[in-house]
Amino acid sequence: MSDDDWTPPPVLLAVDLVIFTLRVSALHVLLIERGIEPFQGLWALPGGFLNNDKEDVLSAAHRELKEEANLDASRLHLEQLGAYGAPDRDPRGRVISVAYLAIAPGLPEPLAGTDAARATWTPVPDILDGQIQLAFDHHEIFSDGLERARLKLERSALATAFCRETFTINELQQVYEAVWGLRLDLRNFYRKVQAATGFIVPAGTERRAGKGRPARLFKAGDRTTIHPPLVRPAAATTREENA
Amino acid sequence: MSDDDWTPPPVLLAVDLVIFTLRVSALHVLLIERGIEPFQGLWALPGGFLNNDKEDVLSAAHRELKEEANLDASRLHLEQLGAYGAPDRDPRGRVISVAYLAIAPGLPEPLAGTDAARATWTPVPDILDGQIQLAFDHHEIFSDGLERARLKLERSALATAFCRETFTINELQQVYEAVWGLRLDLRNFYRKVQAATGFIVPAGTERRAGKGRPARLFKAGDRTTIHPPLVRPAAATTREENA
DNA sequence: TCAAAAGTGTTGTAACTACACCCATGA
DNA sequence: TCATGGGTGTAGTTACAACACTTTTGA
Repeated sequence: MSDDDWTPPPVLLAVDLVIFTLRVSALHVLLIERGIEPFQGLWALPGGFLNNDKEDVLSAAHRELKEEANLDASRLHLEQLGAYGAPDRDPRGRVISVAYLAIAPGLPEPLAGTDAARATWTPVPDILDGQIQLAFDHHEIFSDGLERARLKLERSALATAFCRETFTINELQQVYEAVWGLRLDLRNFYRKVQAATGFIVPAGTERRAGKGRPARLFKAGDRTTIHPPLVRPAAATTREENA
Repeated sequence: MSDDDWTPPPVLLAVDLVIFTLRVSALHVLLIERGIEPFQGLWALPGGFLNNDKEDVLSAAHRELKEEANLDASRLHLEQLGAYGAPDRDPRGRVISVAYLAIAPGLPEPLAGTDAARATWTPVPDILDGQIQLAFDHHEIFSDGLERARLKLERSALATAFCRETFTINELQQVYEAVWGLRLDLRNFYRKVQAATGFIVPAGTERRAGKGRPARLFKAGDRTTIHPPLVRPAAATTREENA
């Protein structure tokens, strides 16, 4: 670092969150409707400024997660996406945003009791179609978050973060299908996911869902990386280019 | 974002660079010896503060690249690693650093004419062995940069950024061996690298290097992602755990 | 006993590892 | 003609996609 007498210019630091969840087998992201300028009326990712100059950036992400989505750190994946620092990204001044990717299990009523009443789970395809305009550079942050999630499903146990304590293999497959945006062969999926040692372990019990044979229940294993990886078929990228 | 009357605390924004290159077939990273406190006498990654509040963060990375390593943007890979924002990471105050990963081809005299006379290309194994202490949280940033480079060699054409305009397949293999820290079978490497369409294209000419049959020269192709990927053998992680 | 959902077996193929082998050059 | 580095051929194996098939439940 330079060590002159010259003083570097201060900037404001914000944290933005790309929070994904699965609702009725479809991928959703949490968006907040902006009540004031700039970008009033548009949708934005949840986030906020650093509380004080002693607050850790990761702690600020956890705090916003609690304030805006009523989500606790337990049973939840949180990782940094990167910093977004174009000089004109916020018309109010020089704001650098550190973006985080969060994955939450589907919740019955995700926003009850939250003071962020304007928060809404939004289907990801609606954003990819261009139906929904995002404020600031949040479309870029959202896209980066989606791509990161898609990549990490291949080699990490991230998918279990979308599920509750116990889950069936079919529920896990729905995670992959929703995030990757394509259909998978359930029979091959069964074997691949069980061949990846430490990814999921049997919970011993079963779940009956009305019709058909009951499904075995599993819980997340202790491994965070899985081998062999669940490689995303080439069709995924093709479909992405059409969108 | 919160929109109260309350004003968020300003922070200082720095940029740090993990610059890798290959020198005599070994992976090196650029380090600077700190002349003043804090951490005087220790080694640190090159970097510096934002010049003014209109400077783009990526532009600041390019500027530091020029100032500290005399490297231009052409024929050079530069990507963001992420933000490092622990409250106590810099004893002088609240500094958030945005780290970048840069890959440069091996240069004959990389630092001639630079005002950063204390800059030195340091062998990566020396840092992994713990022989060299880094200032601030720069060891963490360095490790993240190395892991990112190792990962990206598998599925992207990043390796060509270590090479000059034209290169032999053997030179390209030395890149993989140096970054991954292991030996590869040259015969299988030849075919894998040529089977990945668009990764490298023949330059038409040959290079004679004293003894033996002359090697065909190649240049970087137009594809940034390669298929099938060059998967890193499992031995890589095993060896990493020993280090 | 039929529909529906869960789960298993099999076959052909792509891509890999490991290794033997041939080619072109300078000394 | 030999050492040296460049490059190709082949066999056994792993991991996979694409299917047909069996099992267990509720109605």
